[in-house]
Amino acid sequence: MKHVSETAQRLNIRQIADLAGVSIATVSRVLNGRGDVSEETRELVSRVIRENGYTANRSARGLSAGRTGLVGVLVPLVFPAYFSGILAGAAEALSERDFQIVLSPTGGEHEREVSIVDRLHGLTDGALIILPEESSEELERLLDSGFRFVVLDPLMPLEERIPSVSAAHTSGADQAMKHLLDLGHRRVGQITGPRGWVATEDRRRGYRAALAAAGILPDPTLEQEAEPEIDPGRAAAEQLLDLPERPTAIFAFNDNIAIGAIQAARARGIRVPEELSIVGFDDIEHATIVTPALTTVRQPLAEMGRTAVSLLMRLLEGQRFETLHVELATRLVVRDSTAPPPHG
Amino acid sequence: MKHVSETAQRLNIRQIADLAGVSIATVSRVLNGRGDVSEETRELVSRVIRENGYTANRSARGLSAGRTGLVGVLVPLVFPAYFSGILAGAAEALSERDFQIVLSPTGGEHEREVSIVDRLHGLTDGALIILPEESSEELERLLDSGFRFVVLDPLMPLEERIPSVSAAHTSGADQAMKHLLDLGHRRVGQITGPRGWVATEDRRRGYRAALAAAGILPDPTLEQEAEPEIDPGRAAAEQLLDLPERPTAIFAFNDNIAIGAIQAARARGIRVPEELSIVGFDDIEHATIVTPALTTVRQPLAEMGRTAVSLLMRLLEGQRFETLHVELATRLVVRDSTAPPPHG
DNA sequence: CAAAAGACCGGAAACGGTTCCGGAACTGTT
DNA sequence: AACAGTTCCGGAACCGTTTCCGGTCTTTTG
Repeated sequence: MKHVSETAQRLNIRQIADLAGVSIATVSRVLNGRGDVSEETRELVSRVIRENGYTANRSARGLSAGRTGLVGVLVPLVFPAYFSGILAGAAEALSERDFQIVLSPTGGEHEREVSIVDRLHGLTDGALIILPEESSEELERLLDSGFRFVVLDPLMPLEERIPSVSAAHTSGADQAMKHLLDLGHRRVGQITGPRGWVATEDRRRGYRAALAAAGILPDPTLEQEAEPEIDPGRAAAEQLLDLPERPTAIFAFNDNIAIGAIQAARARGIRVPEELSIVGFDDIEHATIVTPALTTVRQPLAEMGRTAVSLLMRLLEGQRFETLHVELATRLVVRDSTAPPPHG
Repeated sequence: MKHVSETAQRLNIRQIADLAGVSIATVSRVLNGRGDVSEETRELVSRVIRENGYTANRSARGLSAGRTGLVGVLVPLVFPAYFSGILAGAAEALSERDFQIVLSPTGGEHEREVSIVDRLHGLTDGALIILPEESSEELERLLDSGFRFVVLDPLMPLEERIPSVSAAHTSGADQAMKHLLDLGHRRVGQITGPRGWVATEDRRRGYRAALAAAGILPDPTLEQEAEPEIDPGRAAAEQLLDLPERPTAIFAFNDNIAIGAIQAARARGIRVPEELSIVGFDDIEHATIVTPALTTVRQPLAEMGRTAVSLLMRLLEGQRFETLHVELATRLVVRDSTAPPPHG
């Protein structure tokens, strides 16, 4: 009686070839849908493959063919809340194309001196880099080293050659401000994100442009800066609300900061939106469950993910591009945190 | 003048060996910290490696050594909200051990007939399977095929041999109920999760046990079932609140359902917690920003991730175990959604 | 009908590592 | 001085694919 091996051995292309009575070259051709195989043989081999549940060893394929079917996704270790939206879009687009995702958290304290290249080069075919902390120079070096990638939502201004996908910050901010101004607000405070970020500067530009269009001079005391989290947002909002002549509306850099602002208002007994209107940015899930539900500028997160993937795919195919930068439209979602100003 | 190649060619172990004047076997030994290398040689080779920024091609290593340094993480395509907590813990633990994560969304409609094995076998060394939709039988087959994995938070009861990590559902539910009973509630409704889930049945058990301990007979009309999302939670809560004699408190299967319950109460003008207490489960971020902030049972998500990783690692090392099931303690976090019952 | 073209297939050389095995040089023992 | 035992190192087999190249057999062409 034959002994049954404890763990079924995974079979390889050689065994499939023997089973089908063909060469391994032919099996490989069937596997990859290449030509030079008769219809008859193709079906025979396909059947054997199916019946035995065979799949090619991906390491071997990667070694031999140079492409691994893997795409890296680099993301800050502490996920920004809106990351899951991007990931969902990217994941869907990638799995449609039969790619797998290698998720690589960056910025952890355990992080060795190994760079992106070291971790992903030779493992993945390319990468999506979300909110990179790397400078434009570092990314250029990466590009020059032959690694293909697309940057999503760059923090810093990027050199022309670096492919990137982002949202229309300026126009989003402009829409948000127009909404507030249309409601009749004249003293609108702003809580910006960290200085130097592309998103911060672009949204600030939208804020100023809308004010200017309404003939309102920007008041520097109405601008605060905060890290894009709830607590810093609350602190910044407190500054604005404690002003001798406080604003009737606040445009926040993102939803987290806006939620902090709601908390600050509540702590002072200031009613939102009756006495204070608040607008956020991003439209993360939190925006819908907070009270009052947040009026905010929606970023098309899933679409950003999908777009980045399709850009990357074309890059991998070696296509050259006229434009490497894609900016996706944003749109205002009006909920319950905005209303006309008091006595007005 | 020598032509500079457009994209710097990645160097391989052969070139490093030549540069250092040793054999590739020696370089490999240094790379992997193996013995049989003099301290002198080791330093020399290390220096060359460092100076040239060399890293081993992971496909080649995977092929040759059988281990790839990759761990699959299988997760439902639509992330449950608490997934990011688990992932954060797992990611940290994995990167400490120099493993990379292959994120594989399951259950997408584009999903081919390819199974877990097909996608991950031969690519990763093992996997973390979160909230698997597979039956215990399918997972057993996977186990028998020689694939190593750990299940996190199984939906269905699992066979003994399948390694798993979960939270203490029953005791968490019991704590939540004790809290409500201590506050003086006697009519406590329950919104359970989908029938058949381990978590549903375990938490229901805790609910019943606590009632029994307080000498209260369970009232079937006070039990509703709902999918673990906000909208179904609201619908289920409406049923309970429209009862002729409505409950003074609701124990919800998870935070999403609890948030739905808050919304249902608000829509009816029922004040939380003055007229209705609500307790959730999970302690996701939403619980802290909703109004009122949710009293809930915290699952140690990051720790579950870390624990699963360390279990998997020991599995990969071929260790045998006395116990393959780990249950992590949960604990009640009291916030603002619970209070003594009215007229009480 | 001979020659050219085309369809189909197999052998074998990569790809870049890891590891077994054997050999050289050195050390210590009798 | 001969020998055994260590330490250190290099050659080469091997992992499982893809793909180039060339060969056979059939079909088309002049």
